[in-house]
Amino acid sequence: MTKTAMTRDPNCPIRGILDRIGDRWSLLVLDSLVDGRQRFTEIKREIGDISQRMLAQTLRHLEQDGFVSRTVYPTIPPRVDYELTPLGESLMEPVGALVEWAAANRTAVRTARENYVPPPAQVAL
Amino acid sequence: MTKTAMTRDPNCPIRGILDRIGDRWSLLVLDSLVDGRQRFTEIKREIGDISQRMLAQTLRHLEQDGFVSRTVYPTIPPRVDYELTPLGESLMEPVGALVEWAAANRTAVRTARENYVPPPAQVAL
DNA sequence: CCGTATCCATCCCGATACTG
DNA sequence: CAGTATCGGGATGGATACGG
Repeated sequence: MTKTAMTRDPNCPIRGILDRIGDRWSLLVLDSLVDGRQRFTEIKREIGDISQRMLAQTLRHLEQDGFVSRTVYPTIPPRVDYELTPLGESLMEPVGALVEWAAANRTAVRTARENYVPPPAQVAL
Repeated sequence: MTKTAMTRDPNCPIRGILDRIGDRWSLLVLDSLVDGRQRFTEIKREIGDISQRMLAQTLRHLEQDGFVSRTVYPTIPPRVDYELTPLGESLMEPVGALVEWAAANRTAVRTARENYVPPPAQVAL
């Protein structure tokens, strides 16, 4: 491959997108929506170790970016469904490729980490 | 696409990889190496707003994961070259696809962000 | 030139408590 | 059920100074 479209500009819109999905929970939440719409508690149960606070916050961000849509049913008790938008679905293609790469190469990375020896502070001349 | 290989396990090796490249600088550093080997100062100048401290730390992590190799020339002044390994080059394929997605869809995301209205705290029944 | 060490501000995120 | 409000510890990262 060749040089990507990233720039040094801290306001680079591409970095703005990668920063969002690069946080602790976004990919997990998106992944749990790949098989179809889910309600708040279902997502939370599936991920397991996410707090209510972070799930709500993550969903707001994904909604704001246009990756997820939110549907409220005014019932008692309330019910809220979340679902990937077409934009979100299209995002999951390259994301899926990256995750598959990580799965396929996890052994190589683990081996590299185990065998790594930090460089000496300075080179003897 | 279908469900990815991510798990809820916080020690999931796939998340271990994504967490690393999802930090503030790793992708930028990798990107500056796709065109060939570079020395420390060249990378720093190309990225611009990265501190010496964070560049050194990021390079250590990428080295530890096996994505980047480090070559020291025992000269005065010292010279250190960094280069993508085959593993690092292969990583840049899915990463590049993701970056290209971000570039192609940046307008859609920006529009979504601008038009977003946060949901009301509660639904009136 | 290529780092490391230290200090410090900030942000992220978990825990907890509370509400419609 | 589906959130919001608040607090606090830990991680992240910038600035600076220093060293081989």
